[in-house]
Amino acid sequence: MENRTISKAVISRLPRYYRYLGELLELGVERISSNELSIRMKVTASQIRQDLNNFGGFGQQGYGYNVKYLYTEIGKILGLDRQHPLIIIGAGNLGQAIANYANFEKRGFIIKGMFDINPRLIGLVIRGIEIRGVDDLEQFIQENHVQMAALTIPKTKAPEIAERLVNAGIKAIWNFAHVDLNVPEDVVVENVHLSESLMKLSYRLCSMQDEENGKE
Amino acid sequence: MENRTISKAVISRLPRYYRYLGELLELGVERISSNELSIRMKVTASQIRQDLNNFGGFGQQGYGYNVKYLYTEIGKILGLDRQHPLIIIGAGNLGQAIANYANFEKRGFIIKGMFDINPRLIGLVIRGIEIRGVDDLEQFIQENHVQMAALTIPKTKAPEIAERLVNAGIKAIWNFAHVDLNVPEDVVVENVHLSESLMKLSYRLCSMQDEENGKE
DNA sequence: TAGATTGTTAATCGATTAACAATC
DNA sequence: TAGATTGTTAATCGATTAACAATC
Repeated sequence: MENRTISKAVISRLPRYYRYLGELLELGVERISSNELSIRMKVTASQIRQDLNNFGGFGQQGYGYNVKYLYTEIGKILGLDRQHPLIIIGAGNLGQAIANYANFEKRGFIIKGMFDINPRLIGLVIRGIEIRGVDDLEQFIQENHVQMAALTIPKTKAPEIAERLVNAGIKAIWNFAHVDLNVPEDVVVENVHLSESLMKLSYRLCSMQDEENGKE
Repeated sequence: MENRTISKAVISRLPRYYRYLGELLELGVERISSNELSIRMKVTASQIRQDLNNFGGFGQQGYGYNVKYLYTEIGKILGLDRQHPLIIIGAGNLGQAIANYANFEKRGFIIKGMFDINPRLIGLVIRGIEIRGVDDLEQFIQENHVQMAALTIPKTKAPEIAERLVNAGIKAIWNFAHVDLNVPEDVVVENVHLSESLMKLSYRLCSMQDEENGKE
């Protein structure tokens, strides 16, 4: 029971490894060395080997890594071999975008339900999923053993809904609201703050241009 | 012209400072110390002072930081005092979600046009913005002096469209496609890989639960 | 066996935190 | 002036890269 925690930096690189290995698999590539992969991914081979060895020795000296095996193993590490019943709170464009993205289902993220407060949306059906009112939230979560929720509602409502989700047993929140949620320590939150992402882009654009103009 | 580059870690924290300062401003708070802010934001006061001093001395000993002044200055650093004409390629749910998010306009990101290949979408009007066919892309970019583009199209089409954008003069791409784009070094790309974000959430949920069950 | 490439240790680099003199 | 708090230097911590022995 050695509680070796993996650093956040490593974890955030795993999905990208997974994506590249998936592409190699589709191309029919059987094996790959850390060096080849490092060239494709524009990272160092050292980092790849170091990252993977946090989880075990997936490679073989003189051979490299078996693409299919490594792909599967990283999938397991990421929990993609399990099923994750998911609900979406907020059935606006963003919520619908998520509901319509079929690849999530392929990875085990099964959208069980959608919720909204807007009466005009309630009752609509998106990809076979009926939009419900938020009154039914707690009951639905318990009946369907849902642990994951995507929060695609305005920031004003988000903290209140998040608390209800947590009380109803949700253990993972995918938060798109522009606010930091306070949750108990056994609940995980992954933020997607789009406006912050856009501001970063803006910063980089501006500093690139300032540089070209010889400023600073 | 001392080419002091600011680290990515610092830049990625700036929008969050900006958000908190905006909230304080709305609450009518006039000044704040790095210590108070550090408690609210759950970071160290040292980090706040260190981060801000990359850009200049915005505070005053014995007083702290003037909220309004600091908010404005960080806004300038992020380029939010300028106007950024923006186009959206891909008028599906995700593209529409971005188009409908009014706050972007407040921050200087002006949506000039939307584009799609789907003939059923072309001609539709979203928040006063007409959806155009991608044939008009190059001409539109040049006529409207657009430098920024959000790419909300499937990964298969993304590299090709990205190349067209770059050739037409786009300097910043907000990429939602699940693919890494290759662009010249004077073009900046900010990725929003939603599936990778969801996988990170899944990893953290699983490792939290494994921990509780006494595994590893 | 010889060559290739991993797993892993050691060295380097960068980022965060602590401490405190400067100063409002 | 005394107290508060910054700006900034120094110390620590962690992450990345380099190097190489182990081994397929």
